[in-house]
Amino acid sequence: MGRAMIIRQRAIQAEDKLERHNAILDAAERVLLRSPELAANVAEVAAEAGLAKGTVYLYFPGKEELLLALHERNIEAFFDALIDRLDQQAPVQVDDILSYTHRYMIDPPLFLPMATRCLSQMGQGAAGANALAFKQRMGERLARAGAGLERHYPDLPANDGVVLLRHSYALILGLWQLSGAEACGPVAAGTLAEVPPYSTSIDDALRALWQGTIAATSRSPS
Amino acid sequence: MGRAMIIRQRAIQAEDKLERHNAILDAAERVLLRSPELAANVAEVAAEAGLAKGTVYLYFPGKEELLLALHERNIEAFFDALIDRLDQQAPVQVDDILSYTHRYMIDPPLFLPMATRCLSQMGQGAAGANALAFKQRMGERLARAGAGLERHYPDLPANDGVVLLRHSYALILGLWQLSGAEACGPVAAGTLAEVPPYSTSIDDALRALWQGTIAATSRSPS
Amino acid sequence: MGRAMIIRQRAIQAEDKLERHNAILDAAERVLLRSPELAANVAEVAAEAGLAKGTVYLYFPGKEELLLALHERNIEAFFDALIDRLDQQAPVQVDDILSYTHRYMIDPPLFLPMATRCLSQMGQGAAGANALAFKQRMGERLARAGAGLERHYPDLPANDGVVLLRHSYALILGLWQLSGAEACGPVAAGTLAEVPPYSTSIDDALRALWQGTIAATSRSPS
Amino acid sequence: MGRAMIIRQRAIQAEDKLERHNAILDAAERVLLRSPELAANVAEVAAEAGLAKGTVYLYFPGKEELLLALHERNIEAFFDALIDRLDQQAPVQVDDILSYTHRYMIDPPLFLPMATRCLSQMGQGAAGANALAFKQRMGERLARAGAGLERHYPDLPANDGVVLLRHSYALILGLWQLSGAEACGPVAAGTLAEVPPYSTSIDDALRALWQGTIAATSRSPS
DNA sequence: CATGAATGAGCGTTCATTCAT
DNA sequence: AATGAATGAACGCTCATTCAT
Repeated sequence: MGRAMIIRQRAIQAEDKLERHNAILDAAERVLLRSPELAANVAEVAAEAGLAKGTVYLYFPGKEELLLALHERNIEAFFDALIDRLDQQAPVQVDDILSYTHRYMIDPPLFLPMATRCLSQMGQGAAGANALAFKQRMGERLARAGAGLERHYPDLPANDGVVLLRHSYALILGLWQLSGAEACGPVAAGTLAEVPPYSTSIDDALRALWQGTIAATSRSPS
Repeated sequence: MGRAMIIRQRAIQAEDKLERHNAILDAAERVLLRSPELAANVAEVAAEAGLAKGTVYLYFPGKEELLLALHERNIEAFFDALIDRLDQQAPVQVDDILSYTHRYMIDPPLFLPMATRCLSQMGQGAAGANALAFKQRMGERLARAGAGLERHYPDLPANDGVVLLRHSYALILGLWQLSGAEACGPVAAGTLAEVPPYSTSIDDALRALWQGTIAATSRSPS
Repeated sequence: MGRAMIIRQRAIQAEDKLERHNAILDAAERVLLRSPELAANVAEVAAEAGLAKGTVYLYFPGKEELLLALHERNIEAFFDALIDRLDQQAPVQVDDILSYTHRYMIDPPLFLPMATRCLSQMGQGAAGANALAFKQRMGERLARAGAGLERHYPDLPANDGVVLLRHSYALILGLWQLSGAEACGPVAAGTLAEVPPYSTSIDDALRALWQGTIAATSRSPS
Repeated sequence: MGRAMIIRQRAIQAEDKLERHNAILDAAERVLLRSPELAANVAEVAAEAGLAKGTVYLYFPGKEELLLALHERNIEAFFDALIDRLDQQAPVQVDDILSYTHRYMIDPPLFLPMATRCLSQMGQGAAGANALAFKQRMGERLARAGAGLERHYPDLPANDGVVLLRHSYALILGLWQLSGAEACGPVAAGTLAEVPPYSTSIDDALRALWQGTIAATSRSPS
């Protein structure tokens, strides 16, 4: 202590490096948020972090990786909270899941846009080694969360916890995109004006998905 | 006949213009399909259509709008088929919907990628007037399809046909993105290797969503 | 005439295009000459030519090709003059060759530096298609000049005209590099101060090379 | 012995410093050789030498100087061998010179490329003090070799030994550049295909140059 | 002496769009 | 209507060098 939050001019200790790593991610987040199209170029991120452009490249192999790391940090936060909750005994209701979803994915303005962006990137065969590792890590978390889910819903066949989470994520993601597009301007009255807002819609949709999934599995064995 | 497929040097008649309009969309589709990253630049599209770059701008306000128009053409095909089917008396099963979904959205290699792309674009407050009109038109079709659905599923409360279709589309879209990213490289065994392929996954997910939606609504009034 | 040297705003005719092509080369030459290290970046060349950066790329595939084209223009001038002279009846003395060499290669401040630069580039397996074509064209001119030389020096065995020219060029090039390095600063008296200036040295060297070559061949048959 | 090849952690003795100096040059050579374009950046050289980047700068003022030092080491080897031979009584034939040339300059893959590179550098008014010293040292060796040559060829006027060596070096250098460029890709048959390979060409050229030089001088006094 | 974190200048290229012809 | 020449903004990345530790 004494320095704590102060990053020395040079990050020599591994601890300081990690701090700087995160400082860059923070800067990227701020820049992204500030930009209307959620765009960020490396120069701006560096400036926001109070660093030179080249320094960013000491901490990230490239721009894409930086963005992916930022997204991963956000995903981690979600999964950590979720897994933590699933590890507890208290029964988990759909609403609990919804709550986490809102807090970590829907309410933060960057989560879903970053998700789409990173997913597109990876879908185009991008950054091999790096993307692989990312997927690996996400896969592990997903598996743990899925297992936790199955513990709370014994009717779910093995592996269906993961599947349900995947489907849920997909639904959230897709619905966000649709909503984003719809929100881009006012639609003449009488057509789609009645579409419920994303926030409500997503809850209904997820409830339906979960109900359909759990009902189906709990009934089929009978 | 006599000219049929021959496009005049100059499109003077409205009919000729439409033909050229479509020829450009066809060209764009071919270019997109040919490119591994589904990228297309205006020059290439123009060349593929046998036109000069500037000419493309006589038919479309810009590149985004061209791409949006292409996507709309694909969406139209889907909706036309779906609405047509819903207008018939024969009962509509979930599998019927799945069938249309596969034929028009999942199997064609351009539909989903274009959807994500256009949606992102619109989500960023793009091309005002044009996007508005697009949404308007899509809204109308969606409303008709939703109404048709409600006709076949009387338990669905008013407006829930549209909602179910939206949710379904979101699910398809989101799942496609997840699948695309997952497919970008082999993941070490034992983690996500068991994830079912997109094609299977999407069917299960949609069935669950539909079942959850319809069961919920049909029960709630009771 | 009437416009002659005036390049319209847009070069539509092939003739105008050629003019602009050359105008860009001229600009590049000026920029190169102005820079102490004979460096030129595309932006500067474009500005000097009164064009936008992108326009340069309408006339040249890239920077390297532009530079190569500039060099080729200079080589052409040399070869055209030389071949023209060799095609005449009047006997060609070594001094005639020296004269051409001075006028086209040694005196112009850009010829030799550009030569080294382009040669290095090509030596590193650069710009395939383009470099090939360049070599092809140079090869043809060289062959014609070599043949002309053999006509004037009947004792030269077939093909030795080309060889002698190659050797001469190499000597000029190498000597220029040595001289350039030596000239980069004053050397303490008493060591190499007595080295004759490039201009003299090159003449002596070439005379020796030619004499050695021609004497050898004219004697060997005897 | 006992430590011999082991370089202390810290080079304190002058002897250790020299060792490290050479170790860096060795590393640079290895890196250069390994790279297809004969490029080397300081970081890589340092790593190859098992040192930190900054340490390299304790032994060399900069990258250029490092490269120059490496080149000088190679030149030294050549001159040492040559001067040693010239100091002996046994008559020196052109072929002897050729032999040294091949062994020290032509066969090693780094000599000529480094020569061009260093010469260009110096030709552009680079690194004053350092380049000066380099030239000084080279001048001395050249003077000694030139004098040795004059001893074996008494007909050579004073100073012409140096001149002949300079010319020879120029010829070798220039021819190597031409050859390098020519080798960068196949030329269509019938044009330059008959160009002899560098190795042969250089021998012929040097013989012609020497013959022309020596014949001229031996005859002129008569 | 040694380290390696930080710096920041430098640059070629693409491509959507415009507009003179 | 059609053309295609011209535009110019936008940007990631490398790497020699410095200097705090």
